[in-house]
Amino acid sequence: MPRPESHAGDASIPVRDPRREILAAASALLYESGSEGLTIRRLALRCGYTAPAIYHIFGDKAGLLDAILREAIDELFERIAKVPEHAEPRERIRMQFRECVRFGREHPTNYRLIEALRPDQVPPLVDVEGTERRFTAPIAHMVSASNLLLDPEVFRQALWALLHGAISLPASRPDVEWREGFEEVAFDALLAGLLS
Amino acid sequence: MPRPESHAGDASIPVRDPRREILAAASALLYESGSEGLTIRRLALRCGYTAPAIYHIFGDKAGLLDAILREAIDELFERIAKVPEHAEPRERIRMQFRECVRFGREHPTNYRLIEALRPDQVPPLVDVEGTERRFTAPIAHMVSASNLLLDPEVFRQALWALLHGAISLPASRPDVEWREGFEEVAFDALLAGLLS
DNA sequence: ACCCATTTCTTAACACCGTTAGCTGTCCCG
DNA sequence: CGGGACAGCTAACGGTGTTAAGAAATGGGT
Repeated sequence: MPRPESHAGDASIPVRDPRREILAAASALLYESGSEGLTIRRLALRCGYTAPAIYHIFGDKAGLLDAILREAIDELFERIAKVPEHAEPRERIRMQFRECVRFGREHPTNYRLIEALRPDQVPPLVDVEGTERRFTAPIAHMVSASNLLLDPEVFRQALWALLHGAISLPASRPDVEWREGFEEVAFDALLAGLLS
Repeated sequence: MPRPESHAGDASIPVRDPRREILAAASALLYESGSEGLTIRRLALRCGYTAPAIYHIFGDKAGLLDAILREAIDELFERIAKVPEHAEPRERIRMQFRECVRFGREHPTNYRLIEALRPDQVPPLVDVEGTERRFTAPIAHMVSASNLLLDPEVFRQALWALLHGAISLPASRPDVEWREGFEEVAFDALLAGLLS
């Protein structure tokens, strides 16, 4: 019922999709003035609606952020899905890592948004099945192929922590001169160290 | 009359140090109800002063957080200073890493506070000279001893990213079951990988 | 002892925030 | 034509950081 736009052949009128308009304005606002700049009232002013209209659609500010983050995460997963499946596990993981870092660097605000949320408000963004197939499985594969007594979950958490740090630390400390590609060096070293 | 017995003869009586009282109340509040719970008015109510009094002392909310973080950082540096100087560089770095992680786990709120700040408000907390002596120098020592063409700064940033991730990721995602000691495994692996 | 200047703290207000109640219009369906 | 569902608005509430302006205490200097 809340989606009446698909009822007829609409050729003449573009049916003003408020949800999309608001999300677009929110992203623009977020990009321009950071997460502090995204306020319901400013957003309302920007997109031509009023605050209660936004509440009518997203229910909550958390709901709005949730929607924004979902869009971003979808884009990230699309990119990750594009890395070729047939490479050897180690190379695949490396390319996925690289894609994640690149994404985080391009959208630092979105990334910081997650930190800004209260822990209990973090939406369950993770496409569980996709994560399983694209990350956990290759890791398990590498671990079992290396004949080591290493818990694959520890392996995953180690990579995750490095990934998170490599994205969020430069994002929150732009005053430091971060060496170009330091995260690749770190990734390779961590991987090599874990598998040795 | 909120100050009835101020000039009574006892010169040895500790003359109500408001700055310290406020900071103590702020830490308590922060510990009890997280960074969202720390609001100027609540803090004022808690410590018996009023909001403008706090402003008079700390100038700003950022100034207040700055003071809190400085206290925490001081404690951390005290702990780091306690790790013995005479061990070999690798072991020393490992123990310092461990101390940092332990500290971050004990004070997750303080750590998240840094993330919550706007990047341009991050205070220059780092005791430059101490950091130089305790972190950069051992790293440079290890790198040069290993005959590798590795930029010590890249080395440092790699460790820093892992450290940051190992602290802040579990802090912002308590829903995940983090493996006990995964960060030590990651640290050893990263170090081994970098030096090989 | 007095008086004045400085410091310290309070009351009152401002602008903004997220959020909600209550109303108005507009459209579809009977 | 009428009625209900719904999108959207105006107005307001409580809470936030912050500041202006004044009162109370304090500390010299004469």
